[in-house]
Amino acid sequence: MPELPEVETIKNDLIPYVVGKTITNVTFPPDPKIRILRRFPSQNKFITELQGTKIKSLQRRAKYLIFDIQPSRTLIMHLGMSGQLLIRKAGVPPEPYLQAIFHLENATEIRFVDPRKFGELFLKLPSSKDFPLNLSRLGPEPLGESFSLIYFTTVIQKSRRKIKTLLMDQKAVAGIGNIYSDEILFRAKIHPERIAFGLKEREIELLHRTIRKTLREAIFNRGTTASDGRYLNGTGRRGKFQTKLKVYQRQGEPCYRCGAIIRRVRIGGRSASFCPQCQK
DNA sequence: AGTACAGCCTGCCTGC
DNA sequence: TGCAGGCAGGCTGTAC
Repeated sequence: MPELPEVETIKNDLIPYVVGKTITNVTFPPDPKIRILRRFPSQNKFITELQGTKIKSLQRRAKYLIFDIQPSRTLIMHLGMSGQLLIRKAGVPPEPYLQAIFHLENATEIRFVDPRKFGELFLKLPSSKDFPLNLSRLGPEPLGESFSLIYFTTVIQKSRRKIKTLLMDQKAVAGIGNIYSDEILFRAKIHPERIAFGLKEREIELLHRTIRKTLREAIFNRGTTASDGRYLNGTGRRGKFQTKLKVYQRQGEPCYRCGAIIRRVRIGGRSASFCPQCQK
């Protein structure tokens, strides 16, 4: 499940291969039910609007990848739960679940692979009205300056939701999903079902610091490839942060810190793993 | 307005 | 053995 650290890693891997390159063509498999484009008028228009354009820059915002295209277009990708972006030379046999290929100059391809089809592609044109994606609604980047302790304290103190749910709310703070919310809360020793506004100031301060520290460490380790093996970075390799996971997918196993059995509950329709002894 | 939740999707695992 | 059912969780839309 690509979250902020995984998308950041993919972005960094892709940049040397794609920035400054011309998109010569875009192709899709002959599947009429392709969903990644369901928000765009037509597949053909998507293709013709990109042919011959150039990728000026590649950025990440939350879990989105944003390709700034010349002339005046923005190509936005979301990998959903199971999406991968792989750099391949033309002629390499297609991967299973290949959903789209962006052909670049020099016989290089960006391949969008996605078994579960939660991934999406967006193309913003100068004429786009009512664009279905509003990135400005996203909350601050947790590693950016706007994610201040004052901001975070304000958000927490006015929310009656469980803290795990709040951490995963992209409007509160952008880029955190199920894996990192579990890991952050364990590291901050906070129970995932605590109501946000009940957190003490020192807990909020610790949580704020732990969010940044955990995400930085995960980026340094090039993301988490969980047991499903689905996340691969832009060069097709696995991440390393899975070896540092303390609670995610460890239910029934002993806590590394205190030996208590890691528990799992459902919070907001999602599984949450935590140590019932360490996390209060 | 803030919050909760169903639904989309499909490979994999469990239990009968 | 085979199959049904549950689970995984990104996000949006809808309802309370």
